[in-house]
Amino acid sequence: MERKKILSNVKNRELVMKRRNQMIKGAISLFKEKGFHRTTTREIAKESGFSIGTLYEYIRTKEDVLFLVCDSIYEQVKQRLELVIAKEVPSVKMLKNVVRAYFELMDEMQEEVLVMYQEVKSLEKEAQEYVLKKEREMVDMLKQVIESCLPEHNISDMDTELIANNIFIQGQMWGFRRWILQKQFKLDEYIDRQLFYLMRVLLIEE
Amino acid sequence: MERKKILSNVKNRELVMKRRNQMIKGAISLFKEKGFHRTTTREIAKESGFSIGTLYEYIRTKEDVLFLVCDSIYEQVKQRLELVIAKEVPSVKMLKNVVRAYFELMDEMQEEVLVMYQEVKSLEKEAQEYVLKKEREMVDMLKQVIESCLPEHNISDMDTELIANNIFIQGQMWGFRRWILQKQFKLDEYIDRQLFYLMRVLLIEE
Amino acid sequence: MERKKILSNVKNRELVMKRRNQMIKGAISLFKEKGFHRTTTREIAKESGFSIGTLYEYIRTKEDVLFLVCDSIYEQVKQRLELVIAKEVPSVKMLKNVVRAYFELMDEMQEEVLVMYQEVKSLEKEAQEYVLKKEREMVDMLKQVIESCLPEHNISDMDTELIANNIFIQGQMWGFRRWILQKQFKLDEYIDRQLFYLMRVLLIEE
Amino acid sequence: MERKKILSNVKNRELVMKRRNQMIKGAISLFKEKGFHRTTTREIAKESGFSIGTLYEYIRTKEDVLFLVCDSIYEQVKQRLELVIAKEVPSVKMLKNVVRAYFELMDEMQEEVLVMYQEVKSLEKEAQEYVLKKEREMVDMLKQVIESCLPEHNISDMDTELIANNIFIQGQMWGFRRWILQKQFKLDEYIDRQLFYLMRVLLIEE
DNA sequence: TATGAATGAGGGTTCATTCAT
DNA sequence: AATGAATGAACCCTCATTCAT
Repeated sequence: MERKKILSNVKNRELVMKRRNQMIKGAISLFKEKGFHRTTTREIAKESGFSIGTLYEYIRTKEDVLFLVCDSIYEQVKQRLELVIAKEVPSVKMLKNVVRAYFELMDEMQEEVLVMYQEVKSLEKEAQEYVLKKEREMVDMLKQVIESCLPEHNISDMDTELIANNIFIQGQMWGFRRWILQKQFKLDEYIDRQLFYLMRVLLIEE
Repeated sequence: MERKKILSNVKNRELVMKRRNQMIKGAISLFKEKGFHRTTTREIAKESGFSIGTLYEYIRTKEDVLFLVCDSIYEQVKQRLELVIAKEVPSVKMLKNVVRAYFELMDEMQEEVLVMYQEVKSLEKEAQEYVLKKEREMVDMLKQVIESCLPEHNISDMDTELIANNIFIQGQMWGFRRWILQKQFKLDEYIDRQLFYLMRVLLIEE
Repeated sequence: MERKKILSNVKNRELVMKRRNQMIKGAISLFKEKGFHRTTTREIAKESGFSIGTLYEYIRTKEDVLFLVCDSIYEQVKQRLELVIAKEVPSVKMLKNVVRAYFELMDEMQEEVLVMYQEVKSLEKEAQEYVLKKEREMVDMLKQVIESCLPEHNISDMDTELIANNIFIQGQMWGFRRWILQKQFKLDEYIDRQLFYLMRVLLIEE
Repeated sequence: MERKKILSNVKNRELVMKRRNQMIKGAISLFKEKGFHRTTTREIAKESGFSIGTLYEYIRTKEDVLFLVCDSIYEQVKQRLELVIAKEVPSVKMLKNVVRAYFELMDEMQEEVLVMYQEVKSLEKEAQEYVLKKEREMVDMLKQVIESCLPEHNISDMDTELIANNIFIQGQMWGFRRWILQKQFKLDEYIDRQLFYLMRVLLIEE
């Protein structure tokens, strides 16, 4: 997928990458704490380790930072998930492992995911659509895993889509609604029970 | 549950109620359009039909408006749900009706729910907890419906909790992730398929 | 001529007039000293006697101030000139008196005129055109004075236009190029000699 | 006349000249378009074909660029005018030719002259005076042309000064007030009529 | 109780200038 | 001699909140 380009005054590509990563790291930590709107560009610059002037050498607007953050989060999640998928051959076991890995990932990155969920709507249309596409990609990954792991399933495409979506948001929910869920479940319990019911939904007996 | 008190300079209780309802209505319409942070108090006052000075006679800070809005939204959802529950006697049919009603409600109020989800984090701690409690109440309502409709079920309390949570967020997801879901499903299809799988999860045959 | 409207948050028309006059006065004094670009909005506010916030209750952008200033200057010049014209009946004597009055006015307002000349180009297109129209009006006033004072002249319209323009800029030049002219001429001398040659140009013998 | 020195880090005199000419060319083109204040040093560097760092090897401040530009413009005008003067022997015809050439020059360079007029005030005192002296020189050239072409005139020195000044600004006015004048006159018409009245002023019959 | 003018801290962004390479 | 990344003071403007009427 075409990566949306954020313009930078600085020419040196490697430096841009380096500085932007500093920026993303700093920004995430601040957004976690106080959200996008309450974080100032000056704070982002400081947390990233450079001056406000330097910050603006690498982005055009504050929103660019948010976009960079969102993009980076999705990219990380996606890569991590692809890694898990690549490691195994399709099977029910693999399906369970992928889902488990996804849930664990969501636990690890719950802060980041939270940030994204709260702030995407602050992005301008184009950037928002780009991020949405990323999300679409992830649901598609889950969908394909289901399909390839259950080759003889007779689940309609629409239902696969629905189930993939359900898994997707159940994962996000873990972090997103942690105040409720994490009071009552440990991560493992949560995963186990969700997997248990997923098997039921997919009519897989064990 | 104790209602969190928002202080007002005006003594006349009825007037306070009236003005605040104007305010909530105006604010929701603005928050839908541009979010909490991008909406100014002046705009809220204007949309509500009174001056900025008057606005501040009925609230202390801009955040109070957000709280009032969140509170009002949950209250509406809760009341509407209670209405449906009150109409029937417990049974599988009732369970399905309640879930269906909940999904339909989420469809109707998707903008409002969206607003809430994006902005709760902007509330101060205490207000946030209050809203969270409201959410807890709603999950509990679903939980109780499941329990009362399936008196002989052998689902553990934890699992009931999990399933109630899943239903809860599947409803919100409909509005929250509309860009993905509403491209592929009509509301009825979505409800039907979710109900279909819910029955599987609950081991109810039809 | 339609007056270009500068929007204000404040409704009270009289107050708007009053505050804007404060603003114009403060701004002119600053623009004289350091020019438009080197003057900050905070300085304008302070010099006008109110806070930066208040300043922005009466204008939308810094450029609005410049426009207000330009508009005010032209308006003053125009009114003063009209006063002189209204006082007499058309005749060569009147023509000379009007030109003299115009030159004296330019002397009095040389700072203001200087400001205008240096900064009009900073105005946005629309505002610039408005100011240009004002200038056009003033040249037309001079033109009409020439025509009405010399009823039997056989000067073509184009030539009248040219002569009016020449008078117009000779007036501005007095202030605009004061470093050169005011070293060598006293105001009265300057006026006398310019009038002397104007008579020659118009073939008026005395 | 002593040329005001702008300091440069670079020692090689030829290189300094070359780079500064690049700079002047680039800067004029930018100043024409957006004025001095709205043009950034980065833009000047880019338009001149070198980096911002290099720009600052040849000047001390942004204002230096403006000075260089003003100086260059006057120098060009002066040289061009001297060329015309050198070509002929003093006579009424020469006077007319010089004035005509000056007006044509002002037409050609109207953008540049406009730039100068708007921005000289942004120069610091010393630089401003230097530029003013240049102007003085040009008026003196016109004055001398009048005197040498009309050897038996009985025009006082002061009046010659006045007339030279009038010619000078009538030329600038052509570009400076082009919105008004160039709507009504073609260049040739303008020159012809101004010359016609100049002859009258000088009591020259033809 | 209602109004709306006044306030000023603080936000995002720019850009002339420097300096290590 | 040339480069361009880094800097941060300073700019314009917004907006939640107050308070005199």
